[in-house]
Amino acid sequence: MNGKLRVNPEVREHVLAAVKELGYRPNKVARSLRTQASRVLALVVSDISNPFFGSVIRGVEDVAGSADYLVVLFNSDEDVERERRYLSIIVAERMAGVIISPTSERKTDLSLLVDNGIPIVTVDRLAKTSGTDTVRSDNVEGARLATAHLLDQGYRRIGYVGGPAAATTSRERLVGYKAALRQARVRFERRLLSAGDFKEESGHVVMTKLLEAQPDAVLVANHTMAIGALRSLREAGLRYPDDLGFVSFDDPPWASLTHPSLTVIAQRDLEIGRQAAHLLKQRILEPDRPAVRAILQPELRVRESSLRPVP
Amino acid sequence: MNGKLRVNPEVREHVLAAVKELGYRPNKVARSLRTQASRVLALVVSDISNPFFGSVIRGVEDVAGSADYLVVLFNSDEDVERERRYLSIIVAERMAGVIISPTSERKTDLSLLVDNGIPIVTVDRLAKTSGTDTVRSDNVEGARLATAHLLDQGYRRIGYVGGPAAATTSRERLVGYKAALRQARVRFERRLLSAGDFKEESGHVVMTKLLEAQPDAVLVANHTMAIGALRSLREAGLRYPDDLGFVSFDDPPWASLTHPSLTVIAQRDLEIGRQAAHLLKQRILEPDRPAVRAILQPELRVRESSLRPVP
DNA sequence: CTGTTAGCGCGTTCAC
DNA sequence: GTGAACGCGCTAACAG
Repeated sequence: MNGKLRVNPEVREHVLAAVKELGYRPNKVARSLRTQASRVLALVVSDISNPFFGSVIRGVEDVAGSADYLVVLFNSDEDVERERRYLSIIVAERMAGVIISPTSERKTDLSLLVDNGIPIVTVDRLAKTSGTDTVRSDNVEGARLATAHLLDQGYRRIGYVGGPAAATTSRERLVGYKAALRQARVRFERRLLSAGDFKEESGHVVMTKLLEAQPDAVLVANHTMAIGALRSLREAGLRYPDDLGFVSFDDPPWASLTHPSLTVIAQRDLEIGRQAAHLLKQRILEPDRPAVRAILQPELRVRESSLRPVP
Repeated sequence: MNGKLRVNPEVREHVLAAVKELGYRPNKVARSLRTQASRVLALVVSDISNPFFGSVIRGVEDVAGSADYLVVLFNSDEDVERERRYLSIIVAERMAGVIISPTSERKTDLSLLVDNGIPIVTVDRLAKTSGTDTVRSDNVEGARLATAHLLDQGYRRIGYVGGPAAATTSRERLVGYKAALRQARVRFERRLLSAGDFKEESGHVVMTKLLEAQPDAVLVANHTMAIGALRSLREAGLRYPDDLGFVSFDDPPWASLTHPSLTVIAQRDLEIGRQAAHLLKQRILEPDRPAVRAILQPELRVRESSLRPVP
């Protein structure tokens, strides 16, 4: 049946007929128990409602599916505790491998997986566990591009709405932001810096607070917070780009459809998912291969929200 | 260890210490095989990138998680073949139950699940398999509300961008659309009707085609197609609500943030997910309980895109 | 090339 | 109250 052994054609015929007759379906639970292996990959993302991860998921499913792996999805929701529970489940279910965007570089504990020999690929972010394959964007460059573009437009008091310091993306994007300011010899001001938790509500709270420092532009570190931030601007009666230049990470389909349309840093999300799945497949076959750290270049897409009107 | 049997306290102590010492983790694969049961629920959605399903997922996870069920997610992407493969996997993995938004009322074949005694709840849509629990919106009423609102604003040539006829939501929403026209004694015109496949690209194609019939307003049957439709309007240089009134199903966070903001039919998505998970839990406990068909009322949220300027 | 058998790690049952 | 033996459904290793 599994097409491996050489069998007498007529026997094979007979068996296949019986399979159809009885509606026999192999029990994969039993198979997994016996072979000590499974065709199930876990994909743990930190925010399923962020279209960035939506595309990553699609990329993973594309290549995993065509390699006959089943992808099961977990949504950690930026919650270390939830994430921990999921990792525990993954071990208990003896899944074949894990692709994860770790909630926290320090707190996310992948040692459970490592100890049980489960292959890991991190996406979007790094984890302290060294030696895992990684696929992510060049976040420093992304933030630098965005900030330089705003400076170029003549904005001078550029705010930064970052994510939790525990996520490597937050910190790297902050580095890029600072680098651009330094390059342009614009003074860095601590008051223009703020940190949320990558979720919509915090984008709203943090942006509202940031407005007190009177920025003339803002860079938001992910899409989900950008929505909260836009809500805050609307409540304050501020219009972009007139009152405030606006750039954010991630490029959902509607960003180009609104008036004014949104300038964004687009990541190669689909490709990140694809490469992650490829790396995981390889790592499963060849556990001792040296770790790969892939870095993809993000792209600045200039639209209306960052085009400063000439005074 | 499972806290069932009455054991000598000191023995228990000793065992628990050993568990910690050795880092022992029960093998759920073996447990499933032995007990012929699992704590895994499958959730098969037809479009993971639609924020409507994002909320449904969250609702399911909320109640399933607190009942110690693990939710694994499948994205059928409106593809009957993919869906079929997933259902086959669910049977092979002997999962405890399934929540599904069936791609097609006729073609989606749930009999495989029924034959294997796997409990089913359908969400958002119906399947031909009778006797399953169901949670969905009152689609007829939703479309009727939207259309009546547009008529009320003075729009007369209202187009309808529907989904595939195979999905019950498409057909029900069409019924509501027609009902509103009839109530207002506005003549129904076949040219103003069109059907996509619920995906973004088809929203774009179908809307572009529909414009030839010169509608003065349009109702789009889901969010994903609405994005494609908006892109089409932008390309045609049409503005809403000035040139065209615009209403669509589903209410993602950004609908209220754009200029002009979008009038929508909001479904009680989170609640749909919650109730579905509740019903599935109950059905697992009590397989012969009569089927429940829950219907939740959607809500018209009037914003700028449908407010016809007085001539 | 074919039929038989052991055992994966659990939960359950039956002696003790 | 405790321990040993059995079997869930499958694959791999073996003997015929």
